[in-house]
Amino acid sequence: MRKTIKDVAKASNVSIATVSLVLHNNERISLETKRRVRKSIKQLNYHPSRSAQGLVSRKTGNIGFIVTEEHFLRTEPFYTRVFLGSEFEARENDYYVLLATIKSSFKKGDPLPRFILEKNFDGIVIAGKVPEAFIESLLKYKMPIVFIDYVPPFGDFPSVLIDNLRGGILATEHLINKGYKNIAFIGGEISHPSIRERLQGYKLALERANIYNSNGNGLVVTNDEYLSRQNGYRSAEKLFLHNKDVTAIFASNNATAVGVIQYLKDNNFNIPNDISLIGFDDIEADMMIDPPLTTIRVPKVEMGTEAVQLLLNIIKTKNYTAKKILIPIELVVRESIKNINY
Amino acid sequence: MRKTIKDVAKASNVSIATVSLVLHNNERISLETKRRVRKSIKQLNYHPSRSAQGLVSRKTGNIGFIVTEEHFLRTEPFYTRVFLGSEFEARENDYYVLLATIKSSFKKGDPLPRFILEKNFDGIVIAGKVPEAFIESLLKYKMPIVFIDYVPPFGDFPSVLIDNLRGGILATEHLINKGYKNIAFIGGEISHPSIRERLQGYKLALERANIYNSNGNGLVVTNDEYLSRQNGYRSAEKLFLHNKDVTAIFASNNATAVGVIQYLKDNNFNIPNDISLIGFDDIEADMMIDPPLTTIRVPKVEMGTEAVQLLLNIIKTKNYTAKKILIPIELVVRESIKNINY
DNA sequence: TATTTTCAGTTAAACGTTTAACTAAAAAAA
DNA sequence: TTTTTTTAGTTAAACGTTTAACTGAAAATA
Repeated sequence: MRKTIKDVAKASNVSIATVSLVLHNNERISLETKRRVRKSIKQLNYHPSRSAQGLVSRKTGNIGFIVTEEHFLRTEPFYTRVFLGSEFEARENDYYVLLATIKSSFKKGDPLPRFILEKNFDGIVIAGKVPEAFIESLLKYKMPIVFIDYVPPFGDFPSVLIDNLRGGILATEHLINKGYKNIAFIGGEISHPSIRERLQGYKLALERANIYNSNGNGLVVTNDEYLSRQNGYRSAEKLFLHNKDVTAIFASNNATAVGVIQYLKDNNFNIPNDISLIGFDDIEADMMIDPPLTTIRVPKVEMGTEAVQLLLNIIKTKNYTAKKILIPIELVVRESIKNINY
Repeated sequence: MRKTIKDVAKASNVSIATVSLVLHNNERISLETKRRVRKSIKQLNYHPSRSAQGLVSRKTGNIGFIVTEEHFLRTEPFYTRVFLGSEFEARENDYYVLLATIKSSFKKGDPLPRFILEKNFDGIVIAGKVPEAFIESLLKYKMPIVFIDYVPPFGDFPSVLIDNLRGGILATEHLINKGYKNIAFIGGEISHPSIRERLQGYKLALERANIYNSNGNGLVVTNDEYLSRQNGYRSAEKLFLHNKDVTAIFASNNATAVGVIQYLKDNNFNIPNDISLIGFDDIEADMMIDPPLTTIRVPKVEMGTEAVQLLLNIIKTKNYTAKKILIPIELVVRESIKNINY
């Protein structure tokens, strides 16, 4: 039979209310009693029933984690890492995470994940781009929502974002410092705000360094048609068609970078001797990537934990202001860039 | 304010017990009343409180899904697909899925996932190989467990498995049918039972076809040292060191196959003109795979749904017999094999 | 000293369901 | 007709917590 608060109360000679108060570390209970009760809790291996707690406190102890099926199944485990961070942080705070995927084709009227319909959650984390129709259906539930790596085009929500602008600057400046001027930008899905911000950073860094070749001469190639790797390959193709003098490339994410590398290899360019390359994301070390890629690291797990912290804070304080957290990125130097100064 | 069973009862002029009985489709309630109550439920958008249900019925409505961190983060979204299937099937049956990852370094005494400690689940699905110490810690909770793609070395549990033997036979026979005799087997982690079974199938098929070169002449290369892709590369290296006359390769999973392809390309073998290749798994169509790989498809999503069905069945019937389900595999013909008959 | 305040708890109601036991009315059997 | 059975519900207890309101004793204040 399951141990209940009554068993603990009996074992420590107090009322069940006292046990409950000890559980919540209420200051009205003396240290001595707390010690005694806690000892019984340990001895009996007692854990409060979520159902009973939920019933009376009107909190479920669940937070929802939502991501599109496509993102969840991506070969680079980006959002899975984010999830891992969230799950960890939730666990630390006695919460469960209910993971639900939605289709990126979600439209108005489509069924929402169960736990939402049943209002069986205290807050939601949404990772990555999701359909607007989904967010709209969600809003009527009036629950705290925190976005990760995405800002919906309407409304104003708390969110955890990558400092993409800073990343774009960092990557580009690194190439400039290594002596490059003819730096190309190859972007994946330019429709994603993150990629746009990285491009912004790229432009800004060039401007700051008084390098004015970034516009109008085809050094910036973006493409929405293909999936990331293929995109990199095709974009590189397009780039070199008209630009024989490119010496360095900033690929706006690493899946794209892999495509670029493939193109360069197929066309007998050596990295970094002929072309230097910097990526963005720091996805799994991949045997296929040769040479090891210099890149901007995005701390994925941390994004997940930050989002949950933010969410739990909103739940606790009921302060719904749309706080935004910019996660700092970091340059990781490997071997895909050659110093050509002097 | 949240809608409760009382609101529904009032709206349909019955007692709350009646509403509850309607909810469970009890035959004691007339069709007429059922209709009326259901209408009110719809109108009020009523959903029963999980907490209240859980409290009285001693069921949580949760099932746990456990996978090692390493498997969860693998670049091939194998177990994530399995999870998707489980989540879908659970949702269909009004269950939530609590996903928890554990370290593959889990040892006795390490903390278990929260929902287990708190007994907040009705059953557990374990996907992929997990540490034995973990299973042992789990056993004292005496909850239904279903394994996917893994059988622990002790005990006897219900499980959903890939028909690896059949798959190994199918793959090898396909190569034989296309005219090959010098067929090599390149296996990933031979320590995994699945790989061993595929190897068994390979040997069996060769025997059946009266091809007796499979033993002792280095056509079977297995290796546990590296990760899958690298493994494929190194194994191919090893294979061709002593076997110049290999004409076809059966790679025991597709990540390994990718490594093999890389080796073949680096050494100017053409696929399928010089070497034919068959894989196993049918992971994500990958632009990097050229030519498109003929392979054995493993229905991953289906494995997830089957496991949940099996689990829910055990929960409902309380029949704990260790039923095992072998998921049929399927040959997917693409372009990595050339017919060399006549 | 008498009164008030603080301390360290306890009592009891409430949360929203399920379900065994009960019941009143209608139908079937005697 | 009376008695029994069936139908279609209702009543009320129970599940395991939280927490506002209460209490009795000890400490502080007047």
